[in-house]
Amino acid sequence: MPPAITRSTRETRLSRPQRVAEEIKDWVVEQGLSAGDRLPGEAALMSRFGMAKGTIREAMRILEAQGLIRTRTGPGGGSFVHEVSSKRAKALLGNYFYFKNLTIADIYQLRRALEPELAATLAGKVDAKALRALAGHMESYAAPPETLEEERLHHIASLKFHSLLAEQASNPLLGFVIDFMAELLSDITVYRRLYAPPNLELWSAGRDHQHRLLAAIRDGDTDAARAVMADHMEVALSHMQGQEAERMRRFISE
Amino acid sequence: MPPAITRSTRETRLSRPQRVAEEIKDWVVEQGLSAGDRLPGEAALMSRFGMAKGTIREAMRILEAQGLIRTRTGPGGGSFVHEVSSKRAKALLGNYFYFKNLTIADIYQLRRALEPELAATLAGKVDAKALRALAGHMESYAAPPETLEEERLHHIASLKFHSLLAEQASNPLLGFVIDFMAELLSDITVYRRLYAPPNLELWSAGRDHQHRLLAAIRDGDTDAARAVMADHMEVALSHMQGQEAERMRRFISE
DNA sequence: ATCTATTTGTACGTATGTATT
DNA sequence: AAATACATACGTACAAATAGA
Repeated sequence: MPPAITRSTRETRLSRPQRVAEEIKDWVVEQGLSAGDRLPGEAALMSRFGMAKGTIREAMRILEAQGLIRTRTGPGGGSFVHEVSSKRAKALLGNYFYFKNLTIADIYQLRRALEPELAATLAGKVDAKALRALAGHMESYAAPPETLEEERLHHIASLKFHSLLAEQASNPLLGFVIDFMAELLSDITVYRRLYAPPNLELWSAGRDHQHRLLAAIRDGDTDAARAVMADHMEVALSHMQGQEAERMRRFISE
Repeated sequence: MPPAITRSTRETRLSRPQRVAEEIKDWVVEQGLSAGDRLPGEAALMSRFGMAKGTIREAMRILEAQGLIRTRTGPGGGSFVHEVSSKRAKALLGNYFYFKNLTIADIYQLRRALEPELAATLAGKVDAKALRALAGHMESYAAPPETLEEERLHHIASLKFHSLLAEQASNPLLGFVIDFMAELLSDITVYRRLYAPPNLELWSAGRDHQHRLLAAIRDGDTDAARAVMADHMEVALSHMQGQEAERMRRFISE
């Protein structure tokens, strides 16, 4: 059975380029095209829809903005179905939350629930190569932070650790949400002064957690992985909780 | 302090309309414009960027596709900053997962972790009017399902119940994720045959859960709300688990 | 390395549509 | 009802990029 398509009661209030974009989308699904497949060229679309070049091009820009196609010039060029990248999806979703005034506490409410779950499902499922990469990444913040700037860099790297873990998730939804949150927090750290002054105790507790986490994952110890990550979240939360209700605004696109 | 902007190493490989779109975005942030504020008209942008109408229009279509602006014709018309709607955000994110072959189990892994959390934070925080609306919504599936079709409708309505709950969340991130998942599941139910044959036991268990949940929320009983929702997730999961590893594909936009 | 063919990208002038006053 | 102010759409001409001979 061909994939599902949903269209919210095909509103007639759409502009022409928007309608064209929708129709092309439908067509792609009907044809069962997938990533890499080629779409008709501008000329073909112009005659198929009976519309001028500019109109067709606006439609293509819509699809491109959604990350659904890529376009190349030259012979053999044209527009191609493109798998929406996680980067693009995160950017688009970030625009939504730009208007939402998320707080640190909001993000941590989900992290506390999801990160331990991820850790548990990862136990025994991460290959040696990825484990080495994770351990290698930890090297970048192996030395205790001495300055505010170092603390900031460590914090970002530590969040990156979670993104790398998320990449290993076999559940794409879980991986995406966790990765997205890590980026949100990373943005805060970059654009606001949302990292505490160097605190050796927290730093060593955090590293200890990550070490134990990798060990538990390597050994396939589901319960330990979950527990360590749960502890880690509590520490991280208390780390940030000084900044109560700090708000974030984010406005990106790819 | 003005909001944060991120741009991934401003790639020079962007086409003109894309660059224009990015610059307009930056400009909006710099100016501190917010929803409803007006952008310069086409003519003004043409002269500011030294580009032709078509190029500017393609840029606007990009911003529009991302849900960041709305455009109206007529006098006093033009383009206006627009808060990205949750509907649009869900559609854009849905496109990402279209390529990801999510399974029911993937979605339930997050639901089991997040729905009880939502229930807990809602306890005592939902006003009487919203509670009445939720109870009213439950009426739409008060009668036991007798046919496959009724079972399907009930299932969708039951998922809608969770979306309505999610709307009440004070945590926008939690609310969004839960709502998004409810829609994903609803799509499956609509486009595939992913609902079990009528099962009175499950139906009454589900309704019982939802009733007790509303009561716990009304009474501000955090623990009970969490526990009931946790039970409810287990039942719902077992309800769907017959359809092991069923995959979903979704491809929508607004 | 150069040319050539193909296909998208940009520019501009004009005409039409639409909503406000 | 008419005038106005704006976006929308069209058609054409030319520029730029890329692959292949």
